[in-house]
Amino acid sequence: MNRYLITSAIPYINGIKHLGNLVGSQLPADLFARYQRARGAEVMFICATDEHGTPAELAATKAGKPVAEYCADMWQVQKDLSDRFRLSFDHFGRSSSKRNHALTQHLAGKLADNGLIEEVVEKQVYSKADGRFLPDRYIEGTCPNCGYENARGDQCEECTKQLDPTDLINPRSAVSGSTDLEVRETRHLYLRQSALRDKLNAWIDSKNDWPVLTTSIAKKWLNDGDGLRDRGITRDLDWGVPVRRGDQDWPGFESKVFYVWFDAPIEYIAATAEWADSNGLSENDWERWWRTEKGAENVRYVQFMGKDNVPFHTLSFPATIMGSGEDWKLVDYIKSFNYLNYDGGQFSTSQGRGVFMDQALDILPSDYWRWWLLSHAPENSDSEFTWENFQQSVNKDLADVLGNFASRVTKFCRAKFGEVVPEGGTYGTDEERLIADLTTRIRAYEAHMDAIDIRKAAGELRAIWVAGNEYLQSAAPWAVFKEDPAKAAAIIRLSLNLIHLYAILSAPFIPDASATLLAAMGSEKEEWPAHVRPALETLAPGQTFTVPDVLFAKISDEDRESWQSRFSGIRD
RNA sequence: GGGCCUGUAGCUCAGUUGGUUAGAGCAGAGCGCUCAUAACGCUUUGGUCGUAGGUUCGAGUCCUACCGGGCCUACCA
Repeated sequence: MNRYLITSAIPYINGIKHLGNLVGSQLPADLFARYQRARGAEVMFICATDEHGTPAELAATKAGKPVAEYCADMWQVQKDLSDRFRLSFDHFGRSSSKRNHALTQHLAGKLADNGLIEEVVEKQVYSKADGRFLPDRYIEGTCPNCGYENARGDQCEECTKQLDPTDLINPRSAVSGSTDLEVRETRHLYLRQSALRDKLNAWIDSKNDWPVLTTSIAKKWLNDGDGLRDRGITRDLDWGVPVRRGDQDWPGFESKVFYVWFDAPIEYIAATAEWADSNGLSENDWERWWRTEKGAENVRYVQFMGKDNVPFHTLSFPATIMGSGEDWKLVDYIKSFNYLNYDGGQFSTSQGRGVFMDQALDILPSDYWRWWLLSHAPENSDSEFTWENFQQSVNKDLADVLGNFASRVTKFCRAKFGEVVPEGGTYGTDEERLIADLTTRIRAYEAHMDAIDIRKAAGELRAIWVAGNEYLQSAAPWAVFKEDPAKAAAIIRLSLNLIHLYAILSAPFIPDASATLLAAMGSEKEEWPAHVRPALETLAPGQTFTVPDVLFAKISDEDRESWQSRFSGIRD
């Protein structure tokens, strides 16, 4: 049996994610997981919240809660939204879990044993008023280059010049506004990625089937300037994985934690262990997904992420895995995405611009969003959400082409034969042509899904729906019924089976609507159609069904206009 | 500044290793059907493929320059 380990980039804890985040990792990962399960593969689909780092601490402070409590609350919020979007994670973990603490410390210890950790004393800006060291971008001041007064310590957004926080004129804390800052020395651990550069380079070179977006970003980091740079993997923060060398103290680092980007990808592994724990399973049950000597050799590991996450998944995390010297599974394929823009600008969490997951579900069921987002996934370049496009696509594809097909078939049958699959009649040329057409299209659909070519897969699925309407128009059971009711029965029996077939094929994209259709057809069978002809005989004569309610109600112009104005500003 | 991606019909996008008259969906127009969520089907109008050069028997596809859009640039994650 094929085995797929699928991970979605883990969403950061500080707030509800917007649709751009969703379509950039979790949603396509879910599509692939659902598809592979439907094809009979054994799937382990993992996600989690990414809970450490300065923004999490600041968000907790702003919310007036202890950071642990804030993260626990936000984890629940994100978990609930994931469920409501039908993201079918086998486990939705937390990077703050005990498992991740232990594994992160373990891997750091192994890296140190292998000479890949270096201690570096560096200078950092400390804010006395805030009682914390501040990352470069949390220091603001006047740009020495252009005079912009709100330049950040890493870069001036006005003139785009790269800056060092000490370059700023009149620097202040972006957190409190305090100017009581000083430069202090602090000791940190660095991961010697540079020592693994050749190995990483060769590994990336061997991945010639990866998206250009993925490999070009990796290559840039490997070859830019002096090549891959070492990276600090510890921080002076309170909240995080305490720095320890395996289960031993790490002298001089007692008050420090690992950097969020060091422990976050490790959580993919730890979350799988959490999955085993929460299901009462053994170590071996999760290790067979991750330890090559325990079965993971035969696993295909696919990661999904937005392009901003690519360097960490192509370089830092593999460096951790390779450098450990242990038999951990390396990723086999990285599917990366560009950004989804919102109505002429970027979605923005910090500015509250765009549509957020909770708001989206307030106005429409998840299938509407899943379909639009996936069929417009930003695979080759940034793509754009507009309400007009959303309304048009959803109304046409879901309501008119798919929903109306189910409606016209079931209602015609009810009127002429009752709510039961009619018997009698034989297939003719229309039916043979349909079967041939569907066979070609389904095989193409599978090929696109296997290749994780999402927009093409959506296009092919839509064409499969259209084929049903074409067939119905050509076979015209409403006309045939008058002369030859048996023939009309055969046409409708086939059409009812088409609804069943569509439910199965469409489930990865629109799981709820698919479940509704399957229930209406009174069928428990969810077998993937290896062959079209037998698949269209699943519903046997005499089987009862019910006419489903309107599967997808159309979005009216009034709705669209009201949402357009409601989401034109920023969220409070 | 550097790197990468991108510019194809009104809109969203396909265009395989360069190979006849450049495709699809939506929108528009016409016709048909009347089972259906005024739904469906058929036909059809739209493009000197960002611009200018170059390579070639042949360029949307390769090369160069320029113009426009986007992203990344390592202490946000």
